[in-house]
Amino acid sequence: MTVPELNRSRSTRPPRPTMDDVAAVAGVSRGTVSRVLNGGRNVSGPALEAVERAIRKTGYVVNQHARSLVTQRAGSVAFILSEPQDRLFEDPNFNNLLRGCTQSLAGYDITTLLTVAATAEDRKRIGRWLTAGHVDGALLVSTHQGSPLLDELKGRGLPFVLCGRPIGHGRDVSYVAADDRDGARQMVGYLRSRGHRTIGVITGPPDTPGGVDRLAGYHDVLGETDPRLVVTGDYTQAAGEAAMAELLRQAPDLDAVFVCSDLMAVGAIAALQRAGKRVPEDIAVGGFDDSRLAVTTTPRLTTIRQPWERLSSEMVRLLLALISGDEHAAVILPTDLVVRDSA
Amino acid sequence: MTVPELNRSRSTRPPRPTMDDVAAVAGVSRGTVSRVLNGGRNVSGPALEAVERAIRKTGYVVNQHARSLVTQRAGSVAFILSEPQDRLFEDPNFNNLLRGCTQSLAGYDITTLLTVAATAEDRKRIGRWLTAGHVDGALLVSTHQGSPLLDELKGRGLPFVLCGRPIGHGRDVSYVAADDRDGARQMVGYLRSRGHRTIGVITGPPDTPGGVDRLAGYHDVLGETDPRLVVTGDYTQAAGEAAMAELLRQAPDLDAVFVCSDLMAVGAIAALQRAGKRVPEDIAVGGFDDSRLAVTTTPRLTTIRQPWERLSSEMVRLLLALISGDEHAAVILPTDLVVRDSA
DNA sequence: CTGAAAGCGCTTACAG
DNA sequence: CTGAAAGCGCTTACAG
Repeated sequence: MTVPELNRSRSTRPPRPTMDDVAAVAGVSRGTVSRVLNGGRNVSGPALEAVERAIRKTGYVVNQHARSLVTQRAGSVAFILSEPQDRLFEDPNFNNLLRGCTQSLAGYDITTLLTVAATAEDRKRIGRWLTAGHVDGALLVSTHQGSPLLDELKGRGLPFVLCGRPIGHGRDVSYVAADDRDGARQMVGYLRSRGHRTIGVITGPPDTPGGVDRLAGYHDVLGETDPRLVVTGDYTQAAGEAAMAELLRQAPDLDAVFVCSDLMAVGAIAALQRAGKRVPEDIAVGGFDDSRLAVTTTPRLTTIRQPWERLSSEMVRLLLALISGDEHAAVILPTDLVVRDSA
Repeated sequence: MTVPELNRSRSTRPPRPTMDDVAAVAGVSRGTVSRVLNGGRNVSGPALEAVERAIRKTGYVVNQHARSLVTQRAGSVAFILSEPQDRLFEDPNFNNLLRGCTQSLAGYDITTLLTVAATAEDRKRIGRWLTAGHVDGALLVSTHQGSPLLDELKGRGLPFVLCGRPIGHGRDVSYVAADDRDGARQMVGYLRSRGHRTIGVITGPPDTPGGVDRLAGYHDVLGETDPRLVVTGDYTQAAGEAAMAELLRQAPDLDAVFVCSDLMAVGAIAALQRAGKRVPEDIAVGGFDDSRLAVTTTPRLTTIRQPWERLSSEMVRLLLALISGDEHAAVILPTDLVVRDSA
């Protein structure tokens, strides 16, 4: 493939003003302009005013490349979604995290760069891009353990923080996660306390922390159960629908089901309605996430709240700590049961 | 607010190898290393091999800041979504565009940086960030005309291309758009050709090109119509549902409706089903977009296909042309009628 | 084909 | 408080 040159030779745009231009207009040295730009310490009142006026007059904006070359900092952080791109749009949890992280980082005047690493080729390009100094660190969001990007990031020595417990990685990886197992215990315990006796579960994939830990919480409460009560989905709405249909076939006497994500619960409710079952009268449904979907279903979802805001702010806090040289750390945040109408 | 320092003083990460390190290992000068990195022109076979070996041995990766400082190019482009963040996730069209643009740019070895400008504060931060040289240009996607970012970008002199005809802007703005008006004509003409006589329309907001032009196409075919046949929505599913309910109230003898986006059509179908109307037997429904939603509804949507791939690639082509100094341009692409089951 | 050198636009000790 | 100077890590004419 021929790659056209991206040259600016024919460009008629005027050259950007530099610090020297500002200094000349203000009648001071470049050093003084720089001091004004970086907080105004050790600058006299008149000088400061002259520089600010000159900046406005010239329309000066700092050249980030020059600055970063000196400071060795980029001033931005990557938010990497290591999933097929559609997931970004289907799963409202990603939205919550992105919003929270962006806001939190903005508080430190750091720009968040969202990157979707869907294919192997994407990952290669992004890996190069990350290492070239564009960002100071990365927030990595992915549901599956096998994210090859994780190993790449490790190899490249760029500080990063995961969302969710990384399966198969040790203490050399920083992460923030909700207490999946305890959340599952709360939900299943609640279902049982409401008198339900035959409680099924629709789990996430076994290579995800949510898939493993929420199922473990289910068994913590119920002990061993009939294997026909357990069906695996992949966190999509379609999977929830299919899994529910299968559960109904395998275990017709079901009176409650714990669905390990709200999105799958939406699908499960659709399957139940199609089968002529009333929720919660015939079958109670419990979700997980407390995403915005939870209040748009009919009936509204009883679910487990993940502390999205705190997950985001802890991810950012941890990342900034890593960047300034701290050791790796893991943060587990508690979850809450939110009772609505579906159970 | 106190902003903690983002320093690396305590960091124990080893310093990255530079070109001088590579040169020393390879036994050549820095210039030769640079030549190898930039295409290998004018480098002897042995030198090239030695440098490549040294790069592998040292794990060298170029410092993009240093490179950009010299070349005055960033090697990345911003994809800016100027909408409340939720829209990014609800509207599959954004997904299509993002995917297309990312792929197209990857072909030029340019990284796409996705940025969501939801609030006024976001726009300020992003404006600064854009101008600081992080990107060579921007692709701006937004439904509403009033995007303040557009004026900011113009003021800052950064090359950018819009998706959709910019209302209220002249020839000083480059954009790529589908032929909304003709698409609407095709759909309404089709509905009429199928024997429908009372055809309603659910439009987009009047400050969007889709809102204006698709309604114009409707009138092109039908001439003046009863104002009760026209209801405005805001492109969300909820709006489609509400608008359909209103249409049914205002015009009970309706036998077809042209809904100006697939997402709104999904809502409209839900409203029709709730009202006990069969689609298409009682009321035919035509959409617009041919997004992935069109094949997930029951019945599947008859709709107008927007050429997402071409829209994306043309946006990229135009942007690269602008960056290399070309004049502004507008590209209008044709749309197609896709007949499925809803009409 | 290759190296020495200038220069991209900043920040930051260092003197004063 | 301020300026002159070194240096961040590259690219690219310019000689040879």
